[in-house]
Amino acid sequence: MPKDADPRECSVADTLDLVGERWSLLAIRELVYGVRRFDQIVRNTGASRDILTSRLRKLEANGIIRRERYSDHPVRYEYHLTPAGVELCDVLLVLMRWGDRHLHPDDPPVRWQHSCGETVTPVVVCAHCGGEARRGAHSPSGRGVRAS
Amino acid sequence: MPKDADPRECSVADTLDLVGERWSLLAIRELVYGVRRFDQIVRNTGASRDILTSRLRKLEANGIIRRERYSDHPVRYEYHLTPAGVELCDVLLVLMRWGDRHLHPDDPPVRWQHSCGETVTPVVVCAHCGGEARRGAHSPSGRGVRAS
DNA sequence: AGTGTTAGTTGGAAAACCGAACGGAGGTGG
DNA sequence: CCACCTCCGTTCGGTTTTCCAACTAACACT
Repeated sequence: MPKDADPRECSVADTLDLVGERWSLLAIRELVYGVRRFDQIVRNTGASRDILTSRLRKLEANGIIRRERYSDHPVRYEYHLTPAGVELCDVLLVLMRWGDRHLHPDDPPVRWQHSCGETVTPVVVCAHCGGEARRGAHSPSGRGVRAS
Repeated sequence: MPKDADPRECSVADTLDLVGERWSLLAIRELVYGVRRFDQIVRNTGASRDILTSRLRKLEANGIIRRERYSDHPVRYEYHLTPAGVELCDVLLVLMRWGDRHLHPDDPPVRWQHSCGETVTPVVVCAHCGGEARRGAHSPSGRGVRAS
């Protein structure tokens, strides 16, 4: 039994260890937009260059992005999402959705066109039944759950 | 036209301004679990007390949580999610899902039971067509989009 | 030679963070 | 009554991060 003083075991916390700071997620956002170069990411996010460097290294070390050499002589790399990184799109979509609803209710800064023809309106559902995941989620169980 | 040096307008960035640090989201996680008291949140997240205080104040100032007095004489409050806060569950679910898949592929620390009877497996879909949101999302448009 | 682009690196100041201690208002046990 | 415990913070001192601007390196273009 874990001491009560230890933080809860939790995939949310573990994921936040990797991508839980502003600049990591905004860098990933840029990669989703197709931006590949360091300077562009700096410009589009507003991150300072040293912080961005360290975030990109960390993301790379954790298999979320990958560097690809596009120039040999000044050795230059461009950044790409790995499959695991692409899955983080979901996080961005949900954050965007919340911000659109609560901070920009009238005019979302960006709309994505979905293959169905409509503007993407991301909702989180249960893969089994298709119902809203949030509402139907009850009674957690597992190592991360504690009495009080 | 915004200068190219300005960061992109973006609801993701705006949302991260409010909840984009580790302790904010973990505090919200605790509220989702039904934890209401300061000391419990400290214990379950591992946050230091002063940081947690400042995060809770910020969340309250932004309408994500609400304090309710439960004792008058030592003036004491417990914390609750507002409706806007409840919507952030979606963010937590998606972060959990990613962490479960990539960091704990064999044994997720926590499973939530869904009303359909199965373990919740959150996926992000387009509200219009029900298709996976991430895959079908193409061609962004709006103020936050720029040429390069 | 001079200017521009790209991807960092460096240094110093500012801010955030942390653990531990403290406070104050009360409750509990003897 | 006194000692001790709980709860919710606040304060303190020190460490770690972050921020920002300037600088470098290695080339390309003109």
